[in-house]
Amino acid sequence: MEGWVYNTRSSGSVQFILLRDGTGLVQAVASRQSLSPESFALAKRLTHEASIRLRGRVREDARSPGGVELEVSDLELVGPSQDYPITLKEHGTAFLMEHRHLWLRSLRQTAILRVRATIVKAMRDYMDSQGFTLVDAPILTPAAVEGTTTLFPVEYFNETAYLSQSGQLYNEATCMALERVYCFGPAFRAEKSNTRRHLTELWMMEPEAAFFTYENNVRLQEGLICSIVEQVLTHRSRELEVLERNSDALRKVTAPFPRITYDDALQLLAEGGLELPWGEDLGAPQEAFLSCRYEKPVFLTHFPVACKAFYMKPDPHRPEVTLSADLLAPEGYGEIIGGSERIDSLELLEERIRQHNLPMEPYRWYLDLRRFGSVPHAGFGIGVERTVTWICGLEHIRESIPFPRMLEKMYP
RNA sequence: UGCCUGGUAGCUCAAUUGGCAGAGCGGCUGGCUGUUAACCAGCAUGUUCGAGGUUCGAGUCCUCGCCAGGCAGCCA
Repeated sequence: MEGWVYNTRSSGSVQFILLRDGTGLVQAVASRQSLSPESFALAKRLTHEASIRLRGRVREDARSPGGVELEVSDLELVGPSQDYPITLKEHGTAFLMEHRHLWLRSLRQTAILRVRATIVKAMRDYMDSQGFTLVDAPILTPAAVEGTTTLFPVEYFNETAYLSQSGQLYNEATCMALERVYCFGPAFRAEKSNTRRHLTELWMMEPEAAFFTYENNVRLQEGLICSIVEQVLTHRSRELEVLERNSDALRKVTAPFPRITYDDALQLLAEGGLELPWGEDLGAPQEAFLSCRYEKPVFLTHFPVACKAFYMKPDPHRPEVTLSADLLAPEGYGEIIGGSERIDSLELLEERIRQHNLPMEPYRWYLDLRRFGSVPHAGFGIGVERTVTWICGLEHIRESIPFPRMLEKMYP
């Protein structure tokens, strides 16, 4: 076996080595009897996170954590490790973040990384199973789509390019080619948000489908979430245990999810003492209130036009609200998905761009999509990190991604 | 960006509220023939975030700054 020393314990002429490798932990036992004097001396000198190669016999032993152990017959030091900074005791967040590159080796962090990988695979598998084609959207984009303050500018030869905030507009183009598409990739937001739910670099999966209505869109979200939760429960129960995640709460996540309209939400909030005037967007306390109210994820639908992006289609029966559906994760985790049916009329889209004081020129290609065989279409974006945070039961989004990028924090 | 809390050994924290800066962990040395974040004995470790001020005396009080954490705002 090859791996790293997670911890050592000794008892005279028996040395216990907790060995960590890419699959987990196992106890190795090095005894004076069965090793050369040099190897035994080495076993006694081993430090936290030294890398070693060892040979031995696997046997059952009830005294070993996990019930199995490796009786070492040969031991070799691959790389030494002096004064490893992270101990098995408590550390503060700032210290751990400063040592994120090493913190990732811990049991808890590796469990999160595995759950994250399973979530990403579940997302892609589900979309593929529903006839969607993965189509990548560009990261470098030409224009400030919705004002420059939330975009990261980058030098692009003699002009300025911006890191993409979302692949959605491009998805609207590709879904007119392949009908059902999704993009999967990073998105960048230069917002000065300093909260436990915001990153400046995040990953999103964004489906977009031609001929999809509001209702199709909601159903797709529901199916996706159920599939993700099911895959994690099936394949990552051990990791959820390491994370001390209450998996009963996850087992309750079954379709259909409750839906509440914006109007109903205001009513519920008022009853809870969190009144909000019609037309105002929900704040963090309001979102948390609604998120805690249900055991399942809950859809918030039909938000006022003023709260939402310019491209969202108004409800034909009530033009002051949109055909939007956002999904709030339960247990206070809040929004993980934002989506809607999109405007398919050229005239209305032009009007909205003007109303939002956006320049028309950068949207020329986007408007073309309404000139050449425009169809009803809908889509959404799901934040990978927010989903991981919820499913793993994390307190802060920073643990949901290997190297989080947050307001003014870029090291390591 | 605002509000709240904090900054003391490598780490996590204490220091009788203004009177000798200390403990656990980690490290090092030694002991222990089955350890379970092992245990036992010993050793080393400080610009108390920075600048200024009050005071006989400041880790402790005051002012400013820096940094961190939490909350909120901002947020397709």
